[in-house]
Amino acid sequence: MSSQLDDFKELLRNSGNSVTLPRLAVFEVLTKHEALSMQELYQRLAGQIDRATLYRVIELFEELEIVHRINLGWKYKIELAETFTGHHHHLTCLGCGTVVPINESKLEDFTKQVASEHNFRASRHQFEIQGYCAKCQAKD
Amino acid sequence: MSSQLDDFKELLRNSGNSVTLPRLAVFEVLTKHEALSMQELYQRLAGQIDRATLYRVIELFEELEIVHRINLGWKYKIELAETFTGHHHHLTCLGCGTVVPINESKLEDFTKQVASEHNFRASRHQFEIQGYCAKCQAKD
DNA sequence: TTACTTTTGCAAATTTGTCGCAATTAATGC
DNA sequence: GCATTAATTGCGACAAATTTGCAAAAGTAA
Repeated sequence: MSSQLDDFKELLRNSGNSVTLPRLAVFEVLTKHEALSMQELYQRLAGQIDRATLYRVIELFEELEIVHRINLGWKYKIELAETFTGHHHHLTCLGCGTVVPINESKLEDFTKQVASEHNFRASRHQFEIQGYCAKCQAKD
Repeated sequence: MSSQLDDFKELLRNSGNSVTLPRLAVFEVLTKHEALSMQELYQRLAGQIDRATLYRVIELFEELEIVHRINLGWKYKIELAETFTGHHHHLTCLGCGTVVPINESKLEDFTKQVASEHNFRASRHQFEIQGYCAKCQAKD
């Protein structure tokens, strides 16, 4: 049986990349959290790796589709990609910041259809709903 | 009959904000373009206003929902909000940055349904497709 | 026009993301 | 294991993007 960690290492090796300490560290932090900003990620790594390295690692992880960026207004956060988490879209609470993953396969077909109507080749899509969770609604 | 410009001025006044030259200038530029980055916006304003002011104006416009940001991977662009343009989503080209608005009412119902399933009160949603436009596909 | 409040421009500080390069670490063949 | 080779890292310097304090200028209301 193969663990997520093994899948990750294999993915690196198969693409001609080394399995290094910084890469393992970043991956480990990501498996423990829903979605993190660069800031948060850097802080969680607590001096284990350099900031420039973090950016380079995330850049590589994106190419290999190990992670994705999700956008929240000005900012973005990093999270593990579908291969590792199995979901795609999000409901985010404007009150407390909670991110709830949602899985909506209907959107896949929808995306393809819209893209082809405009002669685009869609390589990714993003669907985000922002609002207030039950708890935050209760506070009002 | 009220113009977009009048609506805009009223919106500012009703919220206790002044109608100033910089604000008018930014609004005018935005009415003339689909979606602009801060860079582009600043350049279009050609020295009419300071960079810091631009950021402050955009911040205010966002609060008043005069504009919103649309996300393109790492980056974002500014565009007039639904009140002024009619609610829409986007197809963005990862090659050249072109933004094509799409209007998909199906998503409204969809959003409501998903939100209620999770006991969320949805206040806004965002649907973005990223890919390559016909021109950029041809370049490969 | 005056008196009062808000907004702006400027300059400086932060924050965020990049780059080149020498030192270090991982992978490979023995 | 050990040496060789290639990939990766950390560091310091940059560059770009965004924020802040404050005095001067512009907008508002009477």
